[in-house]
Amino acid sequence: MFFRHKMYRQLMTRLGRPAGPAQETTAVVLTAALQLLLAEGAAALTPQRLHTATGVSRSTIYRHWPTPGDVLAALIDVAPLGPAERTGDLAHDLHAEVDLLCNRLRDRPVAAMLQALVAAAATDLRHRYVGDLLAPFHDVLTAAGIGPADRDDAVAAIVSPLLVDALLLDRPTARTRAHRTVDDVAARLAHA
Amino acid sequence: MFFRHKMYRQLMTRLGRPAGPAQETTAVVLTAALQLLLAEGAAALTPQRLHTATGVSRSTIYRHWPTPGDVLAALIDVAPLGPAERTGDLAHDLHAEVDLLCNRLRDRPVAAMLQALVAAAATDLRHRYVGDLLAPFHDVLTAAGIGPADRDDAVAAIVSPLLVDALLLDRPTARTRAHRTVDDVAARLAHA
DNA sequence: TGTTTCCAATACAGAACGTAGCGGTTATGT
DNA sequence: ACATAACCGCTACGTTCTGTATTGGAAACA
Repeated sequence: MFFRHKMYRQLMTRLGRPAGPAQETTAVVLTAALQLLLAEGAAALTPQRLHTATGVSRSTIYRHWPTPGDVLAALIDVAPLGPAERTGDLAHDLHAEVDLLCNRLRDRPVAAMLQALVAAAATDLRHRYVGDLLAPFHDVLTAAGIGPADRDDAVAAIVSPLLVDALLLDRPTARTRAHRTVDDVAARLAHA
Repeated sequence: MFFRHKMYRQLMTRLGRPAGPAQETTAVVLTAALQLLLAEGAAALTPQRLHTATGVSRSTIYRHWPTPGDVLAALIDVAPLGPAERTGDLAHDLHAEVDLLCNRLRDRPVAAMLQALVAAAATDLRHRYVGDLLAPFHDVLTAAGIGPADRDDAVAAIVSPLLVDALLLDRPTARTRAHRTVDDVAARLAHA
């Protein structure tokens, strides 16, 4: 709330510490944006709300993120989606990725981001984000030598129920079901 | 645009036809609401937009649908989701339901409604709608004597990829994949 | 020292919000 | 035929948010 007020800057100056550059402002605003997103959804990511929540001037908000979509894009950039560790075993790696995805969906930041991207009608941004979310699964299957068509089917079969749970039904992710699906998929791919 | 203007009402009066009661107003507004929803998403369902789109007075809009969520709810009520015909054969009925759902998602009214429900954070309304969407599949499986746990799994496996395609990836529904999934599910349930 | 970068503060016109009240018309019922 | 209720259009009002522009101050850099 007070990070960027005149009082704060004067205080910082007197203490000899430099008032932060652009970096600090973006950090303050984006953390508040994430909290707003989690608490109230994408509709809360407006210049006014960000201003009252952070104390950062409204003009500054407009300068850096002219549209709410820009805020979403910035949020995506600062919260990367790293893959899980790889062992080389197809089934094991898929199970690991499923666990990782389930955790992300359960803790709600990723789920909230998905809901926001659906709401914001930011089509290409949404496609990129979903692509990043599915990429680890594609990578694992590609490394196992699975062809593109089978790969898409397998990824969809494994991930789709999890996404539907998080996005439409707001219920805890169906972990065990996902793992069962992984076993089915792995078995089918092994037989082929 | 002119349905409800004074001119129109005077015209209707002179022609001897009664200016319509509540029924006509709701019809005019809700059809415009559907068009707005399809064209610009849930964010367009505001009192102002509905007013300028229909000519119906802004106060009337507020009277009937105080919040945009009420407009969505009304839209759901006037566009029921009937099931497909039943033959009694499990696989056949599932295929029929998949075709029906694919058509609905391809023609975008249902997909747009889902996106709107995600955007509007109208949780219970969304759950009801998704439930109605999945109900035919549950019915078919119940009629075939499938237990609740297997039923949920089967429905999720069949429907989730379709919903993800329509909701997140904005791509034509994966019909053939869905039918393949139905065959897999039917085979698995038959063996058990 | 001068320049550039970053930000706060203010002002402004425009749009949408939500509420309220008035008046006129149609439908209903005694 | 007459009173009542139900609907709806219209206007007005204060508030909030929007998007843009401008000014001035403080820090960083050369």
